[in-house]
Amino acid sequence: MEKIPTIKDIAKRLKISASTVSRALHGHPSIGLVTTMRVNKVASELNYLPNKAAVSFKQRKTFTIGVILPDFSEAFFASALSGIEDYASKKNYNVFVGQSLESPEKESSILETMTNHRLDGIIISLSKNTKNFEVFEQLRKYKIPVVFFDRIPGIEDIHYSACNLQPGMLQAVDYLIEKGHRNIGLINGPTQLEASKERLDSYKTALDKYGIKINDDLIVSSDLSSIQNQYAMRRLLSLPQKPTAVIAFNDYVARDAMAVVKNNNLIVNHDISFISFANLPIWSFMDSLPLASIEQFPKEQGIKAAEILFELIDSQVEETTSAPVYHRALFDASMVSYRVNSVA
Amino acid sequence: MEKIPTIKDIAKRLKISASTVSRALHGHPSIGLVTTMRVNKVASELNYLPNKAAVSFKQRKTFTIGVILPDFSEAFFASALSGIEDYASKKNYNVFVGQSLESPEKESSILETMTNHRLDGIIISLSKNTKNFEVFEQLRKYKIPVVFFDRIPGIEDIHYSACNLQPGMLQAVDYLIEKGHRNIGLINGPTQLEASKERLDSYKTALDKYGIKINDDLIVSSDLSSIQNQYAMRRLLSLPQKPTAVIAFNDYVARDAMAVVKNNNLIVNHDISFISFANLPIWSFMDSLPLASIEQFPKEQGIKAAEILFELIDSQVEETTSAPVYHRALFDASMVSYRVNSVA
DNA sequence: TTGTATGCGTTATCAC
DNA sequence: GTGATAACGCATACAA
Repeated sequence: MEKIPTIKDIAKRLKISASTVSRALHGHPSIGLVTTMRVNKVASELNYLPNKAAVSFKQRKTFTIGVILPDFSEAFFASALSGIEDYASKKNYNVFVGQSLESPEKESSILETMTNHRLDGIIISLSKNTKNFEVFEQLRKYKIPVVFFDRIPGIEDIHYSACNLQPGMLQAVDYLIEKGHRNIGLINGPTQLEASKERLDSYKTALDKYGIKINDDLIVSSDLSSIQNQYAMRRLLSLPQKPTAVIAFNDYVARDAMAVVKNNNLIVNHDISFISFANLPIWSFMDSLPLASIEQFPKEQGIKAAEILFELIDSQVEETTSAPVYHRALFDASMVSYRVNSVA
Repeated sequence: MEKIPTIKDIAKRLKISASTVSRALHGHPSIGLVTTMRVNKVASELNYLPNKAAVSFKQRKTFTIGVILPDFSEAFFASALSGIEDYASKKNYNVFVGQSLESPEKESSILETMTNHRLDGIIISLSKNTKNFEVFEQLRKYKIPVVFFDRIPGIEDIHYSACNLQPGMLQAVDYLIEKGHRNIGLINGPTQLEASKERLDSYKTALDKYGIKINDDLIVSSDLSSIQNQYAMRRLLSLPQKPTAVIAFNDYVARDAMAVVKNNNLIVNHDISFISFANLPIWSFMDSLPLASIEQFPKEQGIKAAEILFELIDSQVEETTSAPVYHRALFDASMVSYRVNSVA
């Protein structure tokens, strides 16, 4: 029965004190070269590994950040997580994760666990239905900085990394107008979602810019379930003034809407053109794509969130009494158009 | 400057001992009901949250598992991670993550960090080039159980959750044979990869079963880069006896190979049919798909890995001296065929 | 039913 | 240069 070695074991073997071992292991200058070398030798002989659980406890610092996302299996969040992990590991930080699966209860329970663990910081993308922000008060008390990512709350005084949809939306409308479209529909997400509000705003602003009057019938929303996505498209098709182009909340919505269009014997991107906010890794040579996507750069956005978080973590030490600065990173979404397919 | 409350603070406020508080907080039966209630009341007044860093340290148990995967942004691994996290959270465990990004060095550094943190268990999908298994010896010494996932080492005495490709491959070849194919190519991954060996084996076994002689020219491999994927396909096209069907290592390979076929003015799934091992979330209505996919069920496979890991963690307490049992979960891959597209 | 004492592994503050 | 000692927050064996 092998015992897990500690600095004490090393100390005993060398008949020196534990503190000397600790210092030697950290290359402390006050320790003699010989001692340092002997300590390191014994350490590797014993396969000594420092107990980070003990260190975290002692230092009140875990060198770990938490990442809470709705669903890791969604391409958008998966990329983000990948970017965040990569950045954190370069900073020699570890990553703790949690999936809210769109449940506010699970979300706050994860937040509490992360607080319990005294993580050094948290990046979170809110669940769709989060309304209660009490938990975040806790975090402030425990001095755990939080950076919101993509799905940000409608609150002032927060740090976030998100995407400014306006530029992409302008490009998209620009593109559609140039192709002669005037009836441009919008299939949006749930109205209470910040992302939906943004899309709607940018849609209105863009149409405004081109002097097109907003037709409320052309704006429909869905809870993002497949059924409602399809129902939303059917409502648009039932209008006396059918849209000739549709901007979809995301690729999943576009997929469902395009399916409806096909089922109605209309031709995608011919009878009705599609542009969507990109979520999926799209194969550039596929035939049934939206005409274009509005790209949001999840990985870059995630990395930016990590950058902000580490800025907060690093600056926290100084503990200035001056007014806090809120970091806000806004990417410009931009449109990427695909090869236009001639569908026979 | 608010101080973070500890059990001592609660104890002081109530003029009782810290141990009483500790026990009350855990609902220990020996503590009187009144005391317990008073303690809980003060705890919530102070917004007390137990310091898990301290608990982990004290209990030598972190209630945290580690998950190491090559790349979170790949759909296959993303699904797996999602499944694992979901399972772990239901067991009230936390999840620590690391991405090897196919670097054996980063992989073993992550493993070391996880050992330092004294995680309760680890699920790992090996990087492509991992050859050194010393780190895993460390883990044994530190009594951290390991479950290999999908990319498993060619070693005995391990626990794993993986996928048995044979059934899916048989179905695929079956399907192709029935459609009249006899020249079936295989674009495989790097030869040293276990996954490649498996695919090759199952390919040979399947052809054997149908009495088709193996033609080594029809078997090419790629390092899974886009360029080599394409190059592999070109080699197949340059054969005097071109294949009429190709089985691809995964969807990415299929994508690149199909692109080559298109560029040569051949028609996908008409001149050359494709079947691939599924990695991507495929839109069921897209036009340029492989004919069929061999499904590997990443989420279910991940959950199975988690199940095994928790079995190990739970049984570890008993610490029997009997011979260890190695848990091996093998899913049967199975073929899913898509709508056959008539490409004009 | 509750309190006291101890220790988990490490680092930091003193001494020498 | 090095050693002794305390402390981090909590849980538990032992006392009372």
